[in-house]
Amino acid sequence: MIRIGDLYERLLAAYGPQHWWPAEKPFEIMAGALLVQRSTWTSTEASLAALKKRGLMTPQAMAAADLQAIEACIQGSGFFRSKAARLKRLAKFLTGSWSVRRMRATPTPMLRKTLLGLDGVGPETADAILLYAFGRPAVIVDEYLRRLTQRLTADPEPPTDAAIRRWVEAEIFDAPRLNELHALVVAHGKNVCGKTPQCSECEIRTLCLTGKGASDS
DNA sequence: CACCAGGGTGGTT
DNA sequence: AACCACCATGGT
Repeated sequence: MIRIGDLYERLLAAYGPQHWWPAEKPFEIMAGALLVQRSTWTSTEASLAALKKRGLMTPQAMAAADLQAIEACIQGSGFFRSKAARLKRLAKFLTGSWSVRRMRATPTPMLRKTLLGLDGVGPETADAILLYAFGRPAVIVDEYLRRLTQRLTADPEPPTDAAIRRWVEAEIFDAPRLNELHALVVAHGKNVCGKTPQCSECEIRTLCLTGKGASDS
């Protein structure tokens, strides 16, 4: 099994820096994290722009807005009704006892639990928010990373998310590289043929591997 | 026209 | 715990 440090370097060499979410405000990033679920970044960006144009890109404004006004802004994104409701609930949450400032001051494990308690925030979205909105060192285990690790290992049994997380954390534990890694994994995942979990030819070619991620155990 | 996109939730076995 | 339908629009 190739080491994650090596893989990171090869991905970076193959695709270059992706610069995801460089420096937007936390609330906008949180909104984006909800909107992009099972959708595309193109539609997400349009929805975010529409929300911003309507002046809804703050917890206070969005919490006070009509649900339909939010829906109208994000209609281009999939699942817009569910997402509008979730956005408004998030906004309300952030105007109550919690706030972006309080989140910023909350230790990562506690913050992660808090995020997971929100409607529409599962493990992946929680980690994405931790990493991209608050700069915390979080490993984002998404479907692309699962497929990738499964293709690189000889074990026919797919690795658990916990195992994948440990594998990454062993060598990559700082937010900037975790940020870049996730973006690179997505870029690579879109590039290779994602259909067949067994096919590793795309990795071998793109990442200059010699075979199956090769050797050791 | 079928399939998928930077998932999560609620219900059923 | 594993599986499933569902959410819904836009792009290829």
